[in-house]
Amino acid sequence: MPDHTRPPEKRVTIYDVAVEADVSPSTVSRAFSRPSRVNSETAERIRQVAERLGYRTSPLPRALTTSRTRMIALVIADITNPVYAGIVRGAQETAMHDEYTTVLIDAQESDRVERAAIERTMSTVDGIVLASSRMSDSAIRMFAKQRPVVVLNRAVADVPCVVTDNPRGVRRAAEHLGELGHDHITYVAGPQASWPNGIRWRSLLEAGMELEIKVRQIGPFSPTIEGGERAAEELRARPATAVLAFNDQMAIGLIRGLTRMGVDVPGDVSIVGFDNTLAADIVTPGLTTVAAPFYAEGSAATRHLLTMIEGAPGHTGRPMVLPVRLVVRHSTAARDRKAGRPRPWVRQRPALAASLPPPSEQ
Amino acid sequence: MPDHTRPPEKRVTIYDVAVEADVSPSTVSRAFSRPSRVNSETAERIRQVAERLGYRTSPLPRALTTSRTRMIALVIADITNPVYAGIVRGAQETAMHDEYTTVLIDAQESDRVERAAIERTMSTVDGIVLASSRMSDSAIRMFAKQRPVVVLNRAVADVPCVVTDNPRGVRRAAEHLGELGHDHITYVAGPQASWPNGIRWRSLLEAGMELEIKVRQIGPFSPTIEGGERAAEELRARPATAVLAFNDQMAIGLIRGLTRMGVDVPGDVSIVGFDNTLAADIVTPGLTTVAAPFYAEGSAATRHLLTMIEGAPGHTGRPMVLPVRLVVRHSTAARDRKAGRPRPWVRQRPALAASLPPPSEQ
DNA sequence: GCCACGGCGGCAACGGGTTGCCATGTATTG
DNA sequence: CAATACATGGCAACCCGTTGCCGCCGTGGC
Repeated sequence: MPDHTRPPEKRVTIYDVAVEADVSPSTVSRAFSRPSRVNSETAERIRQVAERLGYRTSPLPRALTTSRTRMIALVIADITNPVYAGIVRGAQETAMHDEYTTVLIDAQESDRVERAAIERTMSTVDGIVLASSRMSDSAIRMFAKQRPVVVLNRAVADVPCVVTDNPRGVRRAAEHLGELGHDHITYVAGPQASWPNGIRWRSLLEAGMELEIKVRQIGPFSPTIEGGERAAEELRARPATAVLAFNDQMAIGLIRGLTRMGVDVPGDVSIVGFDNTLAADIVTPGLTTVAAPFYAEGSAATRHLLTMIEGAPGHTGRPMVLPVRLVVRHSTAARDRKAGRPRPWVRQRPALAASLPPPSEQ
Repeated sequence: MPDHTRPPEKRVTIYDVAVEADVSPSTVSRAFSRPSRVNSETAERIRQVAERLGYRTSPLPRALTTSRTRMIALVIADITNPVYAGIVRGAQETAMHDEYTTVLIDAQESDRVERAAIERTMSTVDGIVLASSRMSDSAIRMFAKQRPVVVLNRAVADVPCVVTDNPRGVRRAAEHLGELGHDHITYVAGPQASWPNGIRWRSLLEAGMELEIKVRQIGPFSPTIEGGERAAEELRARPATAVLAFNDQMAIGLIRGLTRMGVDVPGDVSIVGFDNTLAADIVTPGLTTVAAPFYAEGSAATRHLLTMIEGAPGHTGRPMVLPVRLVVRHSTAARDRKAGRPRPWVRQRPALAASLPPPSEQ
């Protein structure tokens, strides 16, 4: 080994390379940012010197003049919600493919935190993807005036949006339940403020009309397992044979709550969730649910944002809509016409229920 | 409203504020970065003008001179693994508290991707948290020479590390199984290259010695539900009454696989997982597992990194160790002394097994 | 042989804060 | 009252890559 033993004390700059390659700093700069502008032999020599010295062009000073950092921000409502894993990865990979870096901001379900974080980050990024933003439409529009913004899972006028096909997902769920003989669906609502919650309920109303299925709503509940368990208690008062839950977490809570009180899923009650998170496949019985294309959501939103950053107008007309599909597992079954008459195993339940876990650690 | 109707055309700079407040740019700069260095009345006036003009100091040019961006990178092995949600949030909140921004990098389980992403990001961040890095020790040390680095969930000589108390977690699991009458524990190994996998097995060897429990290892398997299902098949050849799995995912796969072949958990086999992910509480039966303090991991690693960035030496002696605890649910039970003699419900299983979900979507 | 043109490289200004150093004015001290 | 110390603000250089513009030189056209 030569005298490379000690790592370079200071960062290597274009000036160091310039001296070593016997050209001016501007030529070094051009060798990297506009290779066509410099003689190919010179460029090659410069590249070799740079390699030898370990030079890497730094995005910071570059951003000073170009005002492009090649970073984008991805804001998500709650990182503990598994829903976002796919979105993040989709965004990340798309950004990385175009040599953009992703800054992740977890809004912790707080409109205040979200806002503060964005304000601190905005000047450093070239654009922002807002996934399930908790901010007001007007706040979002304000940010959108200063930087390219794409909104995910929500429709905001005058801002480019990407959403999943909620109406179609609800429709498919309703059809599925209808085919199983259910003529009444109860919607277990999530947070009032959630945009998807609103559109899912409205879509169910509409689907109910067309399919001649009666619908009603209970809630709102917190979009968590606990929220679902609470909903289960409320269902006790006014039983249902078919339930569509706002999301998988709540659906799982429903299964738990109902099972604990001796109600069989899907024998007595069919349950459909929303999202197709990993947990939907783990719970017993496996949860029938409307699958959202998380990866595609993150990817599409990011791609759209990148084209806007490159100068495209960013169409603010109708939101881009991504397809969903119904994943049928084992939480839905044909309606039991003799519902109400306890079947043998129902009597066994109380004993089993007693052995079920207490309100759960974690 | 005054004439604020149009948003400012260009970014507001200290120069704009300086003109408006009738001071020099340097004074404006100091009013924000060294308030003690300027008369408090002047500072207040500057602050008000800045507020009125909507000025925000930009980290980019600041970084040019200070070489501090107030950004840190958090590198995780696989964002789809729920284990990282807590870590990310812990890191994020700690960083945010000190007004640092977090750049998330998902290595997608690839040492190559990880490396490339870090190289592109390194010059932009003040430090790096490597959570479950897939890179070689020497690669990590190389990065650690250029920027402050804290490694999470892995011990690397000469680099500050934060790990969980794997030996103690394994020990508690072994004790628990021992108390239930098990005198033999099978370890279902995860990826050979995983640092925690190695230490968990060694810890089990040690605990087995002290507690007079025999241990053996099968695997390695992929650290996923599928991996666990495969392990279940292998267990058929050489049955066990107590199993410690590398992580929750594998433990869940084991439960599934065993249940499907008519083996009762925990009646015939007790299973303990590692991590206490949300899924451990959702699966049936609830999974007994060693809980890791994810949030604390992310938080501790980040806090350590921040003190290093502020100039602290970063103790590279023994890794910082975080406590774990055993969460007992329903996948472990007293050993059935008459194991091998089928009990009534075992005969029922085949029918039930047939109705179980196929190899699972998702 | 003269002019036009294109290729290539350098000069210098720029972007937006930061900071060492100095100048001024005021307060403190002997 | 002179001398010194301190508080405060300005000047100008600096961080490092980018880019408009100009100049030099070689080539080709007429």
